[in-house]
Amino acid sequence: MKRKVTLKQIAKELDVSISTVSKSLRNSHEIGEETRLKVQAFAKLYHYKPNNIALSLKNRKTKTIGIIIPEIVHYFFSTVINGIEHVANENGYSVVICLSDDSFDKEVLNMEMLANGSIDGFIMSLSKETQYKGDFHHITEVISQGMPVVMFDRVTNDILCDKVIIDDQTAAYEAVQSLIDKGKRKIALITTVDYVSVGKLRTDGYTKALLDNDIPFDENLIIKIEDVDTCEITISKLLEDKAIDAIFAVNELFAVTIIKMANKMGLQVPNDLSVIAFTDGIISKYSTPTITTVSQNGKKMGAKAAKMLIKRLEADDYNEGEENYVTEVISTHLIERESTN
Amino acid sequence: MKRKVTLKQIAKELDVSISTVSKSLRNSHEIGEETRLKVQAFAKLYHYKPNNIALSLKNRKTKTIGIIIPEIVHYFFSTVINGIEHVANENGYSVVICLSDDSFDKEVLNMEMLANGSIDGFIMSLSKETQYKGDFHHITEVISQGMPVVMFDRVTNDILCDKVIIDDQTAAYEAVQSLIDKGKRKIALITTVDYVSVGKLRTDGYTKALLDNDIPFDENLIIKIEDVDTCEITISKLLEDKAIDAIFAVNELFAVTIIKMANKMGLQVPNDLSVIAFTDGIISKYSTPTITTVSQNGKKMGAKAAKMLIKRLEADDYNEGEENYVTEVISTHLIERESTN
DNA sequence: TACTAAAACGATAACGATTTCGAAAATACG
DNA sequence: CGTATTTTCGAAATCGTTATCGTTTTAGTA
Repeated sequence: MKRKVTLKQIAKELDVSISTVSKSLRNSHEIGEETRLKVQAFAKLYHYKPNNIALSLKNRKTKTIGIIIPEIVHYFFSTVINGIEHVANENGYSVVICLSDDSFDKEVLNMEMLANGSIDGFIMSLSKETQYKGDFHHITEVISQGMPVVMFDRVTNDILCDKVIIDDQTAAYEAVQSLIDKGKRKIALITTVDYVSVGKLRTDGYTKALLDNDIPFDENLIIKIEDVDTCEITISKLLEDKAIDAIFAVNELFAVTIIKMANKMGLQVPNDLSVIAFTDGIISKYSTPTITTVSQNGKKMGAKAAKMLIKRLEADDYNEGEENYVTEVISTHLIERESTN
Repeated sequence: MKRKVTLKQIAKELDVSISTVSKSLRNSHEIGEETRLKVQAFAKLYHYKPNNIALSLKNRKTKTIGIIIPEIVHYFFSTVINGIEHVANENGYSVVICLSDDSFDKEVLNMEMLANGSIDGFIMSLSKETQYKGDFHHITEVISQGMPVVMFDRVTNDILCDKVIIDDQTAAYEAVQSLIDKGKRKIALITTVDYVSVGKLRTDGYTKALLDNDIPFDENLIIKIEDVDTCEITISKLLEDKAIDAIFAVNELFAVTIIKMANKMGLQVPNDLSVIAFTDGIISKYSTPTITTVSQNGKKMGAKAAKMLIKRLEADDYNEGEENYVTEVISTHLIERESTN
């Protein structure tokens, strides 16, 4: 068990000073060729690699990005992480991940933990509870200390920082419009509770599409679901209205449940009922029938967020305080599959 | 933009020494009550939090765990991370994640990057390419430097370290046995290429179950698939053999594809064909019909791995070198759903 | 020869914290 | 009042690096 070799040990072994070793390894012209090569050979032999922690302390930057997300067992979030990780690595950064479990307290705790020097900047998506409470002091505090934050997907207007979102409202609008174009007139909406920002925006898009097409807005056609696991009854109750010819769901778990319930009630998708969903997952592609979706491209979102953060991190070195925050909108597109016709 | 406050600044402001501040904040009895309270009040006012990097350097431990996995957009791996993260957090550790993208080079690069002081220990699952090449020098090197490694799921016998696995062979055996118990006689196997360790073990379990039940082993019933996206033809070719009454798939993507192909060919699951699968995912639960699976419980696996690693990390302080590596086997269980009868 | 200019290397401070040890002040005690 | 004993605090080392600035040695020049 040989511990990692340090500059000091190399210096001692070769009977030179620590500075000489350091400079040799960085190929400084200050050091004569002979000693330089000798040191480099020795270092290579013993697999010397500079200690990252010491470098971080010295440079006051860690070259790591902190990610805080509500949960990771979630296709969308893992694709986002994937996108972040790749861009980060390309630029010499690593990522550390913390999960808030959709809990405000854990989100705060994790941020405080990482903010104490462990990372250079944050990429985050708000927990449900944080959105519900509307308490963002932990984020403003971090920002005021000069640590850049990029928010994605679940964002808030109450915080000034870089953001990456999809245009939920427009995307929802277009999805509903596509249903209308196919001749559907009675379109239901299955969505989440209002305080989840994306849920609200998608609802707005749905409403707007109806209005623009002079389709009467019927409140009874909007179902707000709190918990996925207990939504079956609610949905089947909705499906008793046989006049409904299409359903727009804000995520794919809702969609797949709708299809399952419809099947049980003798309705056939897409002939009796068209289903279209926002997707943050993989299920739509493999379900029977496959589901028409508005795709979110989490990887692109993560990549964009990482680029924005890194850009700001590198810029920070030169000009501080010049804050012109931008909000990037990632485009979505409709993937037509078997659940609509 | 107020930068983070340090001990030095507090010391200067209060006109005491750095040591006094440090001791006061750690509630040392060496410091008089008056100054102690004064310092504490000041520190609280300015939200002082010790710098993690400095602590890591001083203590020669970072309180973070490095995770290296092939990919993250994968239900199984994200559940494992979930399990790791929770146990880690409970014990005051954070996690940093690197993805190998199933590439040997990236795996090596990431390990070297993290091994230079950034983390205290590794939890990892081998990339396909690494398993294929059988080159583990990067791992032995890390271990020989005294950094503990826990491997999970995709492991190798060539490395001595703690491991967490499921008993793939037994689990596969039991799954196939359950099919036989239901009267199935001609059971096909859809698996991966051999160098993926789990694929091989599951194949062995399948074979053993057949032998133990005096069912003739037919090589033509075993299909090895390299790439999920191009497996449809291979599978439908297999299904032309109408005598096949059950299929055992080593993952759920294969299973859902089988069902889809079967449907297309007029076969009904489970009446004409039973399907059972190992699951590392969420699809089985939402597919129609829902799929009977051998569940892997990634969260439990991750939690176990994290516990093992942390135990070794904390033990390392006292007794070095006492290496009695263990391999934990996580139990699996069969979840009966609609795809078998 | 004497002085200057490179060339080669080393000592030291710094990053932000903890901790050991020693010093000063305050108190106790004979 | 002088000595012993606490109490209270500060200096300095340390973790592993890098960077600034000297210092020494060598070579070059007048």
